[in-house]
Amino acid sequence: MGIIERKEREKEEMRRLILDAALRLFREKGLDAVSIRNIAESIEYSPATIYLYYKDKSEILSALQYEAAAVKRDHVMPAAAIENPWERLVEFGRRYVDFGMKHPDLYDLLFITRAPMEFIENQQCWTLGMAVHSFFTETVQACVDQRYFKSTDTETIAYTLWCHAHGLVSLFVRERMRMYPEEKRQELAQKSFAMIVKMAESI
Amino acid sequence: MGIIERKEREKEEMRRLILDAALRLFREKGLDAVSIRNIAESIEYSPATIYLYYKDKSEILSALQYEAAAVKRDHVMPAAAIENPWERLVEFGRRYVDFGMKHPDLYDLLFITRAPMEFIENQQCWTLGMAVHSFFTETVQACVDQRYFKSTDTETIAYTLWCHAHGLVSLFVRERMRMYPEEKRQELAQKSFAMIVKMAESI
Amino acid sequence: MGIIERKEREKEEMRRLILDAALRLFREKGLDAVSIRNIAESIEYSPATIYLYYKDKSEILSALQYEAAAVKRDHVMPAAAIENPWERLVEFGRRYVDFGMKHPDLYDLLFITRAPMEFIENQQCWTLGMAVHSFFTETVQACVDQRYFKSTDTETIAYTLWCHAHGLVSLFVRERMRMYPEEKRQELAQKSFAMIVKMAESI
Amino acid sequence: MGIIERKEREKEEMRRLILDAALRLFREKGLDAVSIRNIAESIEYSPATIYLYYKDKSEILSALQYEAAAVKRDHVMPAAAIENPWERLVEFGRRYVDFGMKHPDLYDLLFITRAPMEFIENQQCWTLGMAVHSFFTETVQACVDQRYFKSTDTETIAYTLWCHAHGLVSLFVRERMRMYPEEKRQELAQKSFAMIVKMAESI
DNA sequence: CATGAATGAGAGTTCATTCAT
DNA sequence: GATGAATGAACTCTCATTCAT
Repeated sequence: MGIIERKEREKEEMRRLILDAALRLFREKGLDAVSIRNIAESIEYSPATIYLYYKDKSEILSALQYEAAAVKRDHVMPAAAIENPWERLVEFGRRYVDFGMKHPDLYDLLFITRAPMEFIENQQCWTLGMAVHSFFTETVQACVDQRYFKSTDTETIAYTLWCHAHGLVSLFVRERMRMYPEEKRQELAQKSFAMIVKMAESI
Repeated sequence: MGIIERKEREKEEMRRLILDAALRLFREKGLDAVSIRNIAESIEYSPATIYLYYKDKSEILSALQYEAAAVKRDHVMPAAAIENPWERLVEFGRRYVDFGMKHPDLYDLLFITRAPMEFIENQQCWTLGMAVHSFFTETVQACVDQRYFKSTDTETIAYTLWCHAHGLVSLFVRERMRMYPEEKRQELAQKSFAMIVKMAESI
Repeated sequence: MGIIERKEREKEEMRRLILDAALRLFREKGLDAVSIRNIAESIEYSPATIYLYYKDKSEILSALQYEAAAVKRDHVMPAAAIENPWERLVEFGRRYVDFGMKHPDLYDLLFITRAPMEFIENQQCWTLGMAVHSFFTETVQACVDQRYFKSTDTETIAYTLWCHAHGLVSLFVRERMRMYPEEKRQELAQKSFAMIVKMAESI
Repeated sequence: MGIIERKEREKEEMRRLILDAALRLFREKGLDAVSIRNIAESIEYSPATIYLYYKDKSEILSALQYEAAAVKRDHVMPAAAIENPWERLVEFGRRYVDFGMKHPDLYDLLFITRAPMEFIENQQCWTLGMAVHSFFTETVQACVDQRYFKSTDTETIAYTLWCHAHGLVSLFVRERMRMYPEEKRQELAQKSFAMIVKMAESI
């Protein structure tokens, strides 16, 4: 069984290798550059080898999405350590936006890329994403419970805040801020974040 | 002379036919499916024929974007008729969101699709889009002038509102609302719109 | 019949128009650029119109070749005015080379371009070319008759001189003189012409 | 190890197969007929397969040219064994012409075909060609040194002889000898070669 | 007389994928 | 376990040519 385990481990390592290559390609040259050939070439294996570890291209993309979801979770979840729900919420938001700014490619993959049907099938990824999302809504709920908002419509509050954050990041990621000079974009995003926080206090 | 006009009209109709086919393909199968061949096949012409009406593929994409921008303008600009700036702003927002909900494909093309270089070149489209955007910011400015907000940071206010609206629509368009049951999504969007309006009053 | 004549003349003018356009394209951008479409575009007629005046593309190329042959004849034949056969021969050679240098494109068409079978059919062109060629061989014959050469093998003498001249021009036309600096090529050609003349005196 | 060698050999064979097909197409139907698709069809492989052995079309053309240059060198260089420079020069010329007559397609590729940019880039081919050319000019120089000519203008002498040989071959290759009956052409070429040799003695 | 409209054929190239070894 | 070899299908684009009007 030692042998089986070793094999298992080696298999896992190879999957990692492939995934890292895919991720690198995706980051550096965009989704279109993530081709089996390119991956194979960049890890110096033959294209056929890839198929020993992943059924097809879409399975790789799924894995990539899972990867992105994990990175996002790690980036965002430290907020959970904060006890005060309002501060926790604000920190969560800040971290969410920060993740999007720092990893526009991963954010894209998670929240913008038109998923080629795998998203639904990709149970793992979905579960992971939902966990974070639940944490978010529960934090809002906690704020509601502790009367940080006048409104008690937790769902709508959470959704509204998400809309803003997502809009903020995705205008950035998909380069729809060209009417603002490059150097002002970051600043504007920060100001807007501050503003939505302010606004939230009066929901 | 009648003949020339007829020819002209027929040419225009053919361009429409091509554009509609392209749009349909984009809507149904995404940008990658918008190939000259697919378009040709779907309108039952030969690929070469397409080139009689559009110089190359990017010209089609440009036309598509311009189309989208025009439809959006027509959808949104009736708000301009309203005199009171605050009401005008709200109506504008409502129409913006409504446009996105009714024409997710066009919205996608304008604000989400990673533009393959055409967007910048496509001066017309950019100009058109900027005109609408200016109307939006000027309306915000009018609200600021008339003390509808405590804040006087017009730019940030406008941007924040846009973020929310864009987030709202694009989560919808790119199907990131699967955690909410289908039939609730529209309602949630409406509630959120109402909420941001409320929140805006206390900026 | 005045009408018929006019029609005839107009037809001829149109053929000229087409031919000139073809020639211009050929000169400026090479044989590959001589496409029916390009010709049509450059004279602002439709491609279909071309076919009213020329059966197909190869007929145009034939006409072009005839054209080239005529220009060549006009360039070269003034030598005929010289009475002394040896001087006439030298002048003919000089003019032949000069034609090639001044009209590399036409020379190419006449003596290098792989004729797509039309050359043989193109009786006119052939006849014209033969007339000039005959003038050349007759001049050599005259030199032989008047003992300008020791050898009496007129055919070989003529052919040998032609080989040199053709080699000279065609190395130039097809850019096989890259081992010589650009500015020296013309000079080298002239020196070589002088040398062959010298050499010819001792045939 | 044997396996690697075998693979290597098979790969080389395939490259040969492709090259031969390309050459055949070039010979039989001209440069324009040398398309990836034609090559593929003629060796009964799919077009995509070609790309496993050659990066792109221009690489094939380069290989073709290099091939031609190598064959030419092998055909011509045995002359180097002759010690007496004049005899060496004559033998070189004879072999040059002989190469052109026996391999009109290769000669065409090297000295007539309008090189589509590859020639310059194709350093190897250029180097190889230059080596042979240098051998030629050095032989002429040796003749000059040993007073085989009255003239001491090595460059012009070499160039003049080349012009004749090139003219001789290329009139033949591009079929501009139609005014001479087929069966006389070879003979005429030989006579002309003999004549230029004679003439050279009196340069 | 002229042409607008159309097309089949063909160009170079890339991709995901399969399969025998 | 790994891969070399191969391919069918797809891509954008250009061309000579035809034909009804």
